Amino acid sequence: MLTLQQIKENPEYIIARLAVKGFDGKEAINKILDLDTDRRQTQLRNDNLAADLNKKAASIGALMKQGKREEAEGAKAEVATIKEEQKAIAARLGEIEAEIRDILLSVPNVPCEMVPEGKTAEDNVVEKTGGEMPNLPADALPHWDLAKKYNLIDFDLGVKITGAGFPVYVGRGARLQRALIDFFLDEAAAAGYIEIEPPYVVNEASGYGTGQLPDKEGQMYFVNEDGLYLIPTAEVPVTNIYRDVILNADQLPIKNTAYSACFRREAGSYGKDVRGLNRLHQFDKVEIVRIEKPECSYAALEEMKDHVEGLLRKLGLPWHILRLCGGDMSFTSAITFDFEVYSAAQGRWLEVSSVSNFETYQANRLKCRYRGEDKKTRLCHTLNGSALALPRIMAALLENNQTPEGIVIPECLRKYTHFDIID
RNA sequence: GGAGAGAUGGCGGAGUGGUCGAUCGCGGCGGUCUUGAAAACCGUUGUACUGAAAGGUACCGGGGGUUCGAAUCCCUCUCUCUCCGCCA
Repeated sequence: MLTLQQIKENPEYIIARLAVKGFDGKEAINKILDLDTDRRQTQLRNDNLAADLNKKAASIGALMKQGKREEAEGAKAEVATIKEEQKAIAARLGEIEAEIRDILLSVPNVPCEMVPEGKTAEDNVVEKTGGEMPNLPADALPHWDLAKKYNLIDFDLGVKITGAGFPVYVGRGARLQRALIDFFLDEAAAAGYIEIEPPYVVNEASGYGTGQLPDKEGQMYFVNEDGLYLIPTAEVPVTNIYRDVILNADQLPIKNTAYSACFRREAGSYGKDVRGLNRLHQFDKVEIVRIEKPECSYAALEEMKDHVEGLLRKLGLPWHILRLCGGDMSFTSAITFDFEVYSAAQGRWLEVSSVSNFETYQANRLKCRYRGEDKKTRLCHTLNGSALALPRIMAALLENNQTPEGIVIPECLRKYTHFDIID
């Protein structure tokens, strides 16, 4: 969430930038400003009364020690009325604070200067393109047919043991998955990211920390018996490592990577979007997470983009980078770049990575801070990106690399798969 | 699953109703000494809100209660640990 300080410093700017996200923040921001004035006054009164009570209590203690019972009793009676007043004001203060917090939670992150205006995915800006478009014959097969033909992925079996959206990878299909995971992790390690193997279920506090809760509750699988959530991405457990933490400036930047299975309910999805590997309830992903000093976060973002681009280049897939417009960005992001690969047999672009800078928005909720040279604590900037999500990479690889002889494995994966071609 | 113990500052660990935001030790920071370091000694050392500042307020797992006054008493929730059982 935004900090009160950010809002107080420049409310007009925030309102103007929120409009880029299609969010009318005028009412909320003004309300927050009003409530804040109210809060300060109320707190002052509360604190003064509390100070008075503390003093009186101390003096009663002193009287008791001196054995001046009667005087003490008199003072007690005096305290009662002040206490009542203080109680009412403290309650009012609590209400105001809760109201401010509720409104703050409802205000999305402010898109940074580089974010283009726009309402839908149509308005995203293609920033960069690379890779060769494959020349497939007319009878090229979509990945779900290829998966069946070469016995790589069994979707029906997944339906049998769990349900739709839970594919079963078999034989060389499973091996290829593992090769991709290894490849991505090794590349991240080479780029200086420390590998983390996180829990796949998290508690409520972690859900709040990264912003899945309270509003995106329905997106996560919930283990009712234990009050735990299945992670929708490794971002959740990994970023929450730094919840309620004050880092030293020399610990920054923090660069973590994690492989995890990801679980998403994806309620309401249907049709061609969910065919085959296009959208799953369980999928594999390697995530990169960074905690940065504010002045370094945009350079870090560029580095992350380059890293993801490098992966796609090595895989030899046609790709492009989209700079998301305000309306297509997530609630918590200050700027997001999506990476898409072209899935040739389906004839469509598939999102395989999303790289974002959250600036202090996430850190504020997480209370992830660092101590600068001046000993003051400041909020960190948090960033994350997929590097990469597997299923759509798998889909594109199968489709784009199909030949009459079989599916050709990209060079960079061969040392992991131990086979060059799936035939 | 059964039984028990516990949750205090970066860590360890005191504190069972009144100058306790909290003894002490370790660690950290600053200094003395030293060519430098170590050792020793001295000082310092949480977070947040509020205030121009001085200061004030809150926080001893969370929430509630008793009391003039709670880290300390009561209720409740959560979590952790130990032993037994089961088990990858």
